[in-house]
Amino acid sequence: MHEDIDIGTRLKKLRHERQISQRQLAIKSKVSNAMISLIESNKTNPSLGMLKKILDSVPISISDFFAMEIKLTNKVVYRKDELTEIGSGPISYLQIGQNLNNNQPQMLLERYKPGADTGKSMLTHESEESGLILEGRLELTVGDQIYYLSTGDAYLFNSSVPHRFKNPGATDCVLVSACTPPSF
Amino acid sequence: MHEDIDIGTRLKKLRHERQISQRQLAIKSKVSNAMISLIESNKTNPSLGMLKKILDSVPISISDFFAMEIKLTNKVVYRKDELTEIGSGPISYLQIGQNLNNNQPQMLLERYKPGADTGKSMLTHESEESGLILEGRLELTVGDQIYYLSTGDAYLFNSSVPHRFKNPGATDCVLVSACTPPSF
DNA sequence: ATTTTTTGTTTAATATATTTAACGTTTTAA
DNA sequence: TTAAAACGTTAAATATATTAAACAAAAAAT
Repeated sequence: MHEDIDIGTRLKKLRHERQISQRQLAIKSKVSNAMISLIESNKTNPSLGMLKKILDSVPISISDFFAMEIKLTNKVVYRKDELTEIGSGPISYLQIGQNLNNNQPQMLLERYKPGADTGKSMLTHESEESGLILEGRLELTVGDQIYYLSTGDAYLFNSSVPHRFKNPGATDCVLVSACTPPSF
Repeated sequence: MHEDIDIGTRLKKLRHERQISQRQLAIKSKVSNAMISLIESNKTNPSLGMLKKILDSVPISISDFFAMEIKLTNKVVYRKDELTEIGSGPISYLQIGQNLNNNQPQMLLERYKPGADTGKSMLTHESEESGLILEGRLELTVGDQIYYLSTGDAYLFNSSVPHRFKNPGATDCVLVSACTPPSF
């Protein structure tokens, strides 16, 4: 049922990244070096105050500490024709990168054909999303509000509020969006 | 120096959102109800194992628990002339939204004049950033690699790796970027 | 109106996190 | 080649988190 977390290797990894010894970290954070050792070998179940004292001295937030992922890919640039096609049809999405982590922004180059929409049922997910209109016009529904955006306009909202996108114009609507964490 | 965190009201807020009592939560998470009470009134400094047991039963991740914020603004659409100007000069940034939280993507419409760069010292911060070139050309340095991007190309990398941007062309370079969490 | 539950809080008992001080190894200096 | 310093680990002392059991107050049930 309840699996306990391996904060030991997390902390050790963080410490190695910053290239400091257990004792140096202990001094900075004003805890005993023994504690650092015990935590890193998962021989104790540290209190939050303890963890916070240590992470504050790094510094790194608790949230970021637990969101920390083991990064592997070293790919940086995605050429025009290397963007990941997610959907085709009336709405097409081109995504920057693949298999995104929760701490990465999901950037999409979106193209809505005239009249295209995301469906009559509203979308809901646990993210924050933002976008900027590059071409055409967009009808954006967030909660019980309907907005009309033109080229250059932008939006930013919490995706847990039901929302919906539509191209109400006669020409294609092109926009760039970012969603954190990725929604699909 | 080291300020301790108020996990008490955090947990109480979470519990009230889910509309369950201390004892119900205690049973679900198999800890004593006294413990829930003590934590919520900040009368104890719980261990991570303890917190994890409780949050697992909700369920919510530790990272999300600490990223949890009190939502206030209801502004959704930012008109073309409402984007927040961050810098002017050789590089100008227009940001979508203001006072961003850590769980929001920081979207920027960036314009580099010919020859403009982010300075000779490399940038480093704890984020993930991504971008798409709209006009012109961009020279991107990440670690010891230099990339040249043209209109339509994109990038995605971890910002803790030293990096640098430059417009090597004779015309303006315009791009849209997203950074999570916001870098400034 | 009076039980009967359910709420959140507190106290004493006990289990365990944390520190201090030592250990053996490896690295750096002389 | 030895001395000195820094590394991570461990044992016993002590400080504190956690529990079980009782508490009073409010809500629900009869």
